[in-house]
Amino acid sequence: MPELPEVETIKRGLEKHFVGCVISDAEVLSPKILTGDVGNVIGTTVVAVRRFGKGLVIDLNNGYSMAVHVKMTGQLIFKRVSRVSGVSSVLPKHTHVVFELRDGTGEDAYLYYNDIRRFGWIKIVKTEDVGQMPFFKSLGLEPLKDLTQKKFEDILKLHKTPIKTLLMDQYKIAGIGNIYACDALFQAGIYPVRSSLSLSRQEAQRLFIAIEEILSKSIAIGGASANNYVNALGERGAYQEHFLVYKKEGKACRNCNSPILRIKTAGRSTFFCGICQV
DNA sequence: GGCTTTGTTTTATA
DNA sequence: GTATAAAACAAAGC
Repeated sequence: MPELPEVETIKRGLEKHFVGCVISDAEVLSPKILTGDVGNVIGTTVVAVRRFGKGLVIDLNNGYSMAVHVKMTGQLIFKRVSRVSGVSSVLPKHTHVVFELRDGTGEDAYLYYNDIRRFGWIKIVKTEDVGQMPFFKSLGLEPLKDLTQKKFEDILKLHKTPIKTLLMDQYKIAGIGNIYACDALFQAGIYPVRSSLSLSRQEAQRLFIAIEEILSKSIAIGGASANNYVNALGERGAYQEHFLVYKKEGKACRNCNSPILRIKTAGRSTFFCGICQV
């Protein structure tokens, strides 16, 4: 379930360790996950890592990029290990792509793409074409960059869909998933099923601030590892220890002690306090 | 072995 | 025609 803070954490890890590496070889164990010509990455140097919503773009020095979406259970893991022959013989069960790297330190390294459910993807495309890909093309505003309180209010006014559904709509605002939608609505004291245009200016303001604060806080502590999320070095984050309502069904609300409830909105589990969120 | 998981994509409906 | 809801989809774990 990596959302914006988790993907941002992966991005920062890759910037630190993966950028500058030469990709000396690549082994694709699950062809359905990696599309495009893998030959276009071999021999190139990684020059940049960019994040758009929950998506990552790894730019190479030959005009090509790898666009990556980890969906629910994907992991990108950088590891320095002794060079071994027959890479695939020693890999964990759910590794689907292996990049062999020369990182200039004289040591050898690999970047692994692991994915238990195999919902994620890696697409090798020309850098200039990334913006035309369906996922990246119509992404909404970045909560911590482009989104301002004014723009947020404008978006809310345009739609009557439940506010939680709107927050999770990647084409309106990019990067928020179930965890941060639930927790931000709790912090703002807003009932998740409320129509977005029914929010008062004060409520919209509280929600905007809650989104900014919660996303920033989670990034600062490495994201949420409620499931199998780990960063680019395989380390867990800590935000799961700070969940306000997410996955807290039946637990006492931190404000009023009444039990946290769980309902389904747009087919997704939604956690909230029936007293504090109106 | 059916149910659950969830972000994205596609289809159906109002 | 457009906005929104619902269903489908990917695959594995329990």
